Parts: sequence; structure tokens; C-alpha cells
Amino acid sequence: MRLAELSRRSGVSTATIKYYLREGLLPPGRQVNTTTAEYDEEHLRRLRLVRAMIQVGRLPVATVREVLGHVDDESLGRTLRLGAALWALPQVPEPDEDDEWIQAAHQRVGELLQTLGWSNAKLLVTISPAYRSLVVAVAALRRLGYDWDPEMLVSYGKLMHQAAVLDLDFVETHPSEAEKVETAVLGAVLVEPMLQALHRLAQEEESARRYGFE
Amino acid sequence: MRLAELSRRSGVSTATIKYYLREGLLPPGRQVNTTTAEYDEEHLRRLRLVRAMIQVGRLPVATVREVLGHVDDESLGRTLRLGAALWALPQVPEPDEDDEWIQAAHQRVGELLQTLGWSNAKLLVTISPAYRSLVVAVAALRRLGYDWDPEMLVSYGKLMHQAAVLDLDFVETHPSEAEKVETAVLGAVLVEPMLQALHRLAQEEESARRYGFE
DNA sequence: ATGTTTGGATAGTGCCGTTATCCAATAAGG
DNA sequence: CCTTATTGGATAACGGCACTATCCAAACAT
Repeated sequence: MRLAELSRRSGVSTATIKYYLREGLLPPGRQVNTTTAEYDEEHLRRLRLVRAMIQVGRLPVATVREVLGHVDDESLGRTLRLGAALWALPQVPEPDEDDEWIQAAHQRVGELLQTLGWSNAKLLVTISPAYRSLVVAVAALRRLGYDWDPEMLVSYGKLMHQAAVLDLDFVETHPSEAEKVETAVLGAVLVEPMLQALHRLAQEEESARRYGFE
Repeated sequence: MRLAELSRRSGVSTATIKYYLREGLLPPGRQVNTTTAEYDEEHLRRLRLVRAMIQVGRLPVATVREVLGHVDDESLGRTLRLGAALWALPQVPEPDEDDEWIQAAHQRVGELLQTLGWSNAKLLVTISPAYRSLVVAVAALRRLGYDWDPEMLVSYGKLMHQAAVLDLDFVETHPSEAEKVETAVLGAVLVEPMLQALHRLAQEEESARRYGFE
């Protein structure tokens, strides 16, 4: 398969494919000679993966490169590969640790993890970007005066844990190690937009159910 | 309060505040004379809201303007205001309806809504941007060969419905109508990043629990 | 009175995903 | 073959976006 065909079958313009090749998101094709390179089904699959991460997962190109780098890194165990890939995902800007709201949020999220029993990798978890994002979001909500029950956060946490169990159960159904990691990463990158869409649909549904259209 | 103080108390540069004023994200201050305008606590709150939507919710400036426009629109009932605000949120690019994967995904998502009993606003729901996002995500996953059990999607849907129930229960605790809508919108914009962070933490936790660090 | 600060208008900056333009080498068609 | 079109690679250009910097005249502070 040559560039033009790869482009046709994926729906991505040749210019963009060239760009991805340059950026290292796509491995180069098998070079036949100076002006011909041959691509295969694996390239097509990779290209679709990249597109999905960018369009559905809204990841920046640089992040896709980083995430795929971790997925491809065979020197790490599964948990660490998954962790590394997840850590590369875009996060909220660094919070100001001197801010009182941020400090209070640290406190609250710490208690949350305690309550949920997510102490497994506590040391690790508290420096995880996801932890930081959570702290920033909690702080933002409290700064706006939304002073909600910590119990609510626990309920959300339990729900998302159930989702994670579903994710990882699904990962188990895939045979190869490489596929497992890729699947897990997709679980974060593509399943999250899905959960988000479901969340919004559920809100619309529940709102209509409760209040009609007034 | 003048611009400089608003800037100091919010941590946002005066240049950026001016930009938000220009973009209509912030109502103008009370004009004292040609070179002086007076801002109040409501401006500060609004500014924090805007910042949270941009930094935590990752919304583009234009989207924030649109969402806030709907929140402020007092001519609509609650469900419609919420719906309008949710519909303004950034979505996945328009899918190619001729694509076979997209068509299959429509089918599958339709069955999902049926199973979940979210037929309440079915006509509305199927043209909702969230519905479209869901279809695109499902299609992308299947295109990559992830051919998972429809039952899984149902489980995710039930989880997110539980989350939506929590959201709206919380909204009930707020007295005023305007606050209710704002709260509901924040439920989509700020709670979603929170859920996302919890999801990732839960994945890390569950992965470590199952496989250790190998 | 005079140096500083104010808000408003406008232009510029840096990043990022993508697209367009050239180019020489090579494949394809008659 | 010989022409014509296409290929991949390098480089530059583009358009959008979130800010940021520069000016300016009016008004405040001392």
C-alpha cells in the first residue's frame, strides 16, 4: 500500500499523514527506493488509532506521541506501562500550592482516598496527574461556593471504580500483552469521551424525567 | 473594586480580564467616568466561574460565552436551559453518515437507549450532540477491532445515570432557579473532569491491585 | 502641579494542527 | 522508450486561539 491508498482507506489527507510521519506518530513505511515507500495493514490500524486519540480523545499530537511511546515500551510491566501512558495524558495546569483552597482540597481528596480504600499505591497516587486534576477541580468548585457533602465525592469515586473494574475485566479478554496495554490506554482515551457523552445524555434524560420541559 | 483589585483577588492578569470583557464573558463594570469602572463581588464570582470553565473544564472561550448565554437566558424553563447549555459544549467533529461503522454505531446506541429506557426525550436525544459523540466514540472503537459486548455499554450507561442522579439531587439543594441552572451546567463542566480524574485513579488503583507492579 | 494609574482600542505573540509548495526521482501509459 | 503523472521528503505558509504588550488620553493621588 502506498501513501495515496493509505490516505484513501483512512480518510486522512496525504499531507496530514506526512505530518504524522514527521512527528513520529506513525512508523515510516518500508522504503522501496528513494521515492516509494510501502505501508501495510498495521500502519492503517495505527493511523486509525492516532486519529481516534486526536479526534475522539482530543489529545494534542505531542501527547499522542508520548502515550504511544509508553504503550510500545516493552521494558516495563503492565501496570507501569499503563501508569506511564495515563500520566502522559493532558492535565490541568499546575496548581498554586500556597492557595488555601488548594490546600483544603488536598485534605479533602486525601480523606476521600482513605475512605475509598485506595491506599494501594498511595505514595504514587498522590503525585499522579489525575490526583492533581482532582484537587484542582475540587478547589475550583469550593472556591465558587459549592460546598458539597464529601459523601458525594465518595459516591462518585465508587461509581468510577466500578467503571474501572469493567474496563480491566474487558482488558482481560484480550490475549496478548501488547494488546492489553493498548486496550487499557484506549480505556482511558476513548472510553472517557464515551462516559462523558453518557453522562450528559443521562443528565438530559433525568432532568426531563424530573421536571419535564416546563 | 477596580480592575487592578479584581485582578489581584482572582489571580487573573488585567490584560486577560480586559480580553474577557471584550469577548463578553464578563459583563462590563459600572462605568463611573471615562477612565474608571467599578466591579463588585458578582464580577469576581463570574470571573472565577469563567476561569474554572476554561482551566478545569478546558472549554474554548467562545464556548464559555455561549454556555453562559444559555445559563443567563431567563426565557426558558430549566430543562431547556440546561439542555441548551449542554448542547453548546464542544463536541466531536461531525461524523460521516455514509460510513458503515457510523451506521452500525447508530444502531447499537439506539438499542442501548432502548435498553436503558432513556426514551423520555428520544426524539430530542438522538439529535443531541452528546448522542453524536457517543456514536462517534463507539464507531471509532469498533473500527479498531474492539468488538465488545453491548452489555458493557449498558453497564456504563447505568453507572453514568447514577452519577446524573447524584448531580441533580445536589442541584435540588440549591434554592434559586438561576443557581439551579448554573449548578447543573457546572455539573457537566466541572464534575466531568472530576469524574475523569477519579476514573484514572481508579484504573491505576485497580491495575495495581490486580497485577502489582510486575 | 505632576507623576502615576485607569480603562479602552489595537496590534502583536506563540503555539499548534494542518495544508500548500517545491523538488528530484520514479512509476505508469501509449 | 519517451512522455506525463505521481511519489515521498523538506520547508514554508496558514488559520485559529488564548493571551499579552503597546498606546493613548482622561482622571486620580500627593
